[in-house]
Amino acid sequence: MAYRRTDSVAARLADTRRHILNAARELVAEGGFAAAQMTEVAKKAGVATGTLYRYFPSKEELCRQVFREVSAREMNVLAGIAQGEGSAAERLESVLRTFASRAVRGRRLAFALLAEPVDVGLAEERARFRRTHGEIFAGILEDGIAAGEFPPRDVRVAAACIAGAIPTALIGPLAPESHELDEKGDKVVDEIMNFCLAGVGLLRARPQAKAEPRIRA
Amino acid sequence: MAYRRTDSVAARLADTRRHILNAARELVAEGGFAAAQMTEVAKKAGVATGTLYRYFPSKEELCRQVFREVSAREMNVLAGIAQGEGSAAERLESVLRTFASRAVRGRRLAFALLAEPVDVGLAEERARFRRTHGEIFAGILEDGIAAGEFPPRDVRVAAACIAGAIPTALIGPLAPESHELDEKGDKVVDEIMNFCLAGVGLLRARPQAKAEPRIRA
DNA sequence: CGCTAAGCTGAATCGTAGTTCATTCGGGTT
DNA sequence: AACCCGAATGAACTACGATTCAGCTTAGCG
Repeated sequence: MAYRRTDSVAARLADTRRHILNAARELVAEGGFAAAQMTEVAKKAGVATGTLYRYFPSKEELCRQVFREVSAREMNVLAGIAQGEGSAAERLESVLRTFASRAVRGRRLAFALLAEPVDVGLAEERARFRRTHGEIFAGILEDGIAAGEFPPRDVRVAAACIAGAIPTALIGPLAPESHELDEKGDKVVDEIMNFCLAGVGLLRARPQAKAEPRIRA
Repeated sequence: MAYRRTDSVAARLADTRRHILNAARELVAEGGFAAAQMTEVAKKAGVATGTLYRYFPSKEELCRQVFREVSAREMNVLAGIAQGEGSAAERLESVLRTFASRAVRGRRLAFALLAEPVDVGLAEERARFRRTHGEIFAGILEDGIAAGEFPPRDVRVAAACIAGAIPTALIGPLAPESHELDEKGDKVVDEIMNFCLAGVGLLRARPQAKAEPRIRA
């Protein structure tokens, strides 16, 4: 009988694959995608360089995979809120605050996802990430317009504006060296929300909502 | 007597420098910074590769110089409007429209300045560019707040939001392949302005201002 | 227990631009 | 005219990290 891939081997393979992805993710979280060199990833994962190529066809694919995993986590959190309960205005507010405050916490990783100089392959992945953000925002805006909570407008453009405004406003402070957000983080997040909510025609009654952002895994 | 650099030689040197910068700028305008390879620049400028290094210490410096020249032109246009006459609201509106519509026209170059994947050196230059944008917006916002035209707020954050919202909203459409803006350009620009102006608490009476953007230089 | 296929290793290789430098060129000086 | 010096040349060099692959180890099978 021919050679057969037993369960235990399959499990080990899957395990190694995870190790590799985890190692890469950790390197990215520490030093951005620039730090995710194949040799380093291999070292951190405890395998040889060549082994990486038994699991991923190229560095680009490996990095894309890491990007997707990390960004998917973020988007799921936001999508969960977007599809949750509450008025469109409440959900929008929650999504914005969550987006921004998670970025502030996971500083380095957020910087890698949103602003670090990367090559074209990852830039493509990043564009997809932004587009998905936009879709989440756009969905809420549509709800809000349908419900008469916001004035009608082109939700695609407004959503893209939000998707651009938040990272950019955070970036200076988001840059790995900066510690500005350690103190002023909440204030900045609040100002960004003021801008974005006003941008879609929603004026917050209280200039600063005290509610903690809802953060889930 | 020692060798002396005559005027005619100095003129020729300056001329070559310009040729090089122009060649590089043209390549960037055609194919982004990715197309600005030293060999290509030299070919286009009509000099040898080595000659480039008599005028610029490295590719990075050459590219930075190009970036600065191109972006300086844009910023001067905006700064001119910002320091011109009119209420803060009028100037803000004019600056935003000018920024966006110039980007739409100079599609490829705008993409190179704002969104093309570039290496760290140019990313730094780009950050400076964005910061300067922010300062221009912030100046107008401060005027407007002082004059009671807009509600008070943290102008730095609002300015950064604007500086991020405009490019991001244009980017999908700004990507070199996309021709979406050929038709919908004005509409998109208008929607972006709605968002940004509302974001700083300024609601436009007429949803679509018909005035042509002031474009100089 | 051999025997084979699958998986792993990591030093060597490769590819790609950016950069250098020995040489040639041409205007400036005596 | 003879000589000098800075400018220009472009083929060769280099740096750098991704990728490969010949040899080695381990797991399945009779």
